[in-house]
Amino acid sequence: MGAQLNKIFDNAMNSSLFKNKAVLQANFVPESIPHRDAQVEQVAGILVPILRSERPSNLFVYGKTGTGKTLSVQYVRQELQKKAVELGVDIRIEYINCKLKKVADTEYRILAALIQQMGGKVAETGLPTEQVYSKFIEMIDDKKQVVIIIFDEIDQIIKKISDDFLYSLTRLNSELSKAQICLIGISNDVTFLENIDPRVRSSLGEEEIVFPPYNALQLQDILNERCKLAFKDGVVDDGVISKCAAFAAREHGDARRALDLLRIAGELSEREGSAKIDLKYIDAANDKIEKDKIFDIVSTAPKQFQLILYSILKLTREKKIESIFTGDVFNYYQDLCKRTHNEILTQRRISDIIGETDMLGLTNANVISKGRHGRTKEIKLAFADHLLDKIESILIESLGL
DNA sequence: AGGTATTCACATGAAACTATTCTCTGAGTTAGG
DNA sequence: TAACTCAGAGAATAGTTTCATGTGAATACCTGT
Repeated sequence: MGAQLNKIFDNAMNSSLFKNKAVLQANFVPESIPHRDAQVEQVAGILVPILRSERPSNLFVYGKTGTGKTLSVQYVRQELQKKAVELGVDIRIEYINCKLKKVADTEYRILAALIQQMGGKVAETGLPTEQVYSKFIEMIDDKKQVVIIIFDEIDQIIKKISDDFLYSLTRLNSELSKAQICLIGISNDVTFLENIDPRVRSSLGEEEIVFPPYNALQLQDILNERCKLAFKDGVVDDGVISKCAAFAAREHGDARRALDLLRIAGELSEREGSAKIDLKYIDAANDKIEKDKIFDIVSTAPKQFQLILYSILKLTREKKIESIFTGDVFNYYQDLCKRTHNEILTQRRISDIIGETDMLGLTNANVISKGRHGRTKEIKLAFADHLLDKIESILIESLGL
């Protein structure tokens, strides 16, 4: 009996296609970054003065998601730190991801996170902003040093807070007597710089580096490299890699997406006991990614949001009539709320929520004018038909209908 | 027929309000010396 | 006496309401032929 079980376990172990799955996960930092030599060099070139304890120029990095921005910057950071230890120079490079909600979506949460990372005592906040600032200054300014702060997804804080925050940071240098700080902003919104205070723009954008999207061939290289580490030999065909690359290239050359595809295709193959990764699993993986994304959004959305989405969904199904307008949704929604004893929000808010569904890609809502019959949004569901049932049941369950 | 004015049904903005969540403070409590 | 807990206070946030203003084009209304 025990032997038999063991056999099963052994089989399970052996049938694994993976050598090291972590290689395909998002936070893996490889030893080399293919096709990003130029960018890495630029970044390094700009930051290198820190090794002489001089303040590097502020740097602004942008490019679409999955173009290796974060990776390259992190890589340079690591190398700089190694080198600094070697040379006995004291440097500090802090990294903050502004996208992680818990970490930072407030001026002082960011500062608090920074302070904490630098070994300061935990969130110190009485009269918020002011005090945290002085605490922060105090911490940095205790000795002569250059501190580099990396803000990943920096556009997020600007959206959440205002650009005052960045302005105060850039101005902070004048308040520091011994230390100096240098800011690095990473953003995937290229238009982001255009919408911020010119003063901030000029100081943050002292240097700029653009990360272009990878093309399909480059993606293949990247995938190939990771495959060697991630999978056992002979598991992955060339065809598989080029297909993953092609899929991701279509999505603005997103390497992260390509790696996800590969990993999930691997997992699917493995689950089905296949000895190789078959092309068909890539399509399945692609579906799965899309699906998971949508399901996740839908199931974690706030109640009112779900109510609206449910209303749109129901209207789409019941009415075979061409298009749905804001007013229709609002009416259905009101009934729905009455039936289910939910609070009814104003039309103003509903309008905004519909806008949100559009932003998240769940619907397409376009403002159209029906002439004499007013202006409104024309709303259509944006996901594939075969997901409708599943989404409906998610909503029904989550709303307790 | 061709031009102009209206008008609808919301969109879009700004400001104010509300409930809830954080964090800190300081009083009161507890335990150890 | 130091450490610890816990209620209350002040501030921040997210979500929403209220008030105000904007808007594209189908239609109603002219106008002169």
